[in-house]
Amino acid sequence: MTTILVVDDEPGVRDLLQDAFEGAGYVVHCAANGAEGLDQLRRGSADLCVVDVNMPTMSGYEFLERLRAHDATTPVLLLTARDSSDDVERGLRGGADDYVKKPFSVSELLLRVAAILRRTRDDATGDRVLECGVLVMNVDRHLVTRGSTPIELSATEFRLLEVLLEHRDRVVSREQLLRDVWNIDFDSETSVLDTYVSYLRRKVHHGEYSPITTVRGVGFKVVDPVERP
Amino acid sequence: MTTILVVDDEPGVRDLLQDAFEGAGYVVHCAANGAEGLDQLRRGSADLCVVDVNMPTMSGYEFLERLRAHDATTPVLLLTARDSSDDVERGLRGGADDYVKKPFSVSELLLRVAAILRRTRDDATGDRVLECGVLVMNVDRHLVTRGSTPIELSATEFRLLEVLLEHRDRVVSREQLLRDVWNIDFDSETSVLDTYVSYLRRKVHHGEYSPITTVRGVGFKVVDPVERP
DNA sequence: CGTCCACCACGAGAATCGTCGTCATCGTTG
DNA sequence: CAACGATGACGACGATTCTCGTGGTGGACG
Repeated sequence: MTTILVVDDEPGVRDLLQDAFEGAGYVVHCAANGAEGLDQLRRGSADLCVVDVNMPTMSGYEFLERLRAHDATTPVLLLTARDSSDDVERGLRGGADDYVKKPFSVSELLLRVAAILRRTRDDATGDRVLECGVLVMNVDRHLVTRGSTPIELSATEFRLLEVLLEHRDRVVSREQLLRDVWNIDFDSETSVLDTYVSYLRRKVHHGEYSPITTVRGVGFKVVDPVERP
Repeated sequence: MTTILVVDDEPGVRDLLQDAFEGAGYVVHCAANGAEGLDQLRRGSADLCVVDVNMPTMSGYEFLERLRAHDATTPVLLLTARDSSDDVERGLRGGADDYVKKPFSVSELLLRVAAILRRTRDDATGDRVLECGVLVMNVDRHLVTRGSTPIELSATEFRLLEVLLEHRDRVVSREQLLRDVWNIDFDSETSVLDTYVSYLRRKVHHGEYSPITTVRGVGFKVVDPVERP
């Protein structure tokens, strides 16, 4: 279970963030100031810290400095003031992983949090990686795995999966897939797309995991069945 | 910097709201009555107004009327009494964007404020999203939900709903719908539009929520019904 | 009242999709 | 060289869903 530590002196913001993160399935711990936050981290680690920059007794920077003194890896997302590019620069230089400027939308924050968590699992090598739940595609290495199972794909199958995963959760029209994978720009009656979607499904789908979804009359999309909103 | 104007005669509520909004990173201006609120808006616009309905010298409705006389776009969230469906109806008809019933929780208010502000901006994910009350259409993901209930639509139903939602609260003529959804540019006697409106109503309408409205002799529109389900 | 317009049940035909069998081409191996 | 396996793509076929025209009915309106 992914744990998020929220460090902010404003109770309203803390409550707002706690509601939002718990709604998204994370375990949330709150701290009203930096010292309390560091204390909680000593008692038990977090997968991500969301930290307000502007706090009265210990600023977000100071928190970050002290954390980085003995922990180089726990990701930190800073909440900064709107017109503070100085804040941003200082924070990123100090080892923050991302920032969101106030006022923020909850959905943006959740997406950035999810992106950070995903990135910290894959960023070690710098490879281009596309994912959908347990399906992982390392584009640079031309490797596809579902969980720990490697999946062998032909070149065309690989290209098709890549386009679908680049648009993960979104519908890709038949026209776009024919254009991007087969370089077919004209109205075509070909059934090759259906054939290759069928090949991909045969190799990728397994048990309950069936992410390649048809939108009838429109196109196809990949969606993690577990995460479906 | 997002600015919120709070208009309420009670100092305690004003202070509470000011604290909460400032805690969430907004700039807050307060007015003790409608006249002062309008005066402040003349001096400098706000991104959102939070207005109490029950004020002694100028009610929230009157404030809204006067605002709407020269400003059709600034979002207004009304604070209403608990058992006042008349308040709600009158307010929404007068051009309010949302309402919260007293007593309210701060976190709910912040979420509604964030939702209104998000609606008036580009969505953080870049997804194209259209809404009408509890009906949400993510065009990129080809997802439609009413509250938390997913609604399955065929390709043609989806296109029809999309056109209607693009013109939310406004009448779309039959001619335009036939053109935009079915690519019919000529005078046609077809009844396919009526058939599809019927399909959409069957899937979208639920209990009191029936947003798809006929304008006899003209066309159709989607409007958030007054009563929330 | 009559007329017009909207609504919707129903059914037929068309469209769409998924899979399979097949063939052509290419690269590798013995 | 021939044989073999992998790959790419076409088209047939069956299952399912969608689309839309028809016709009956009810409501709105003058």
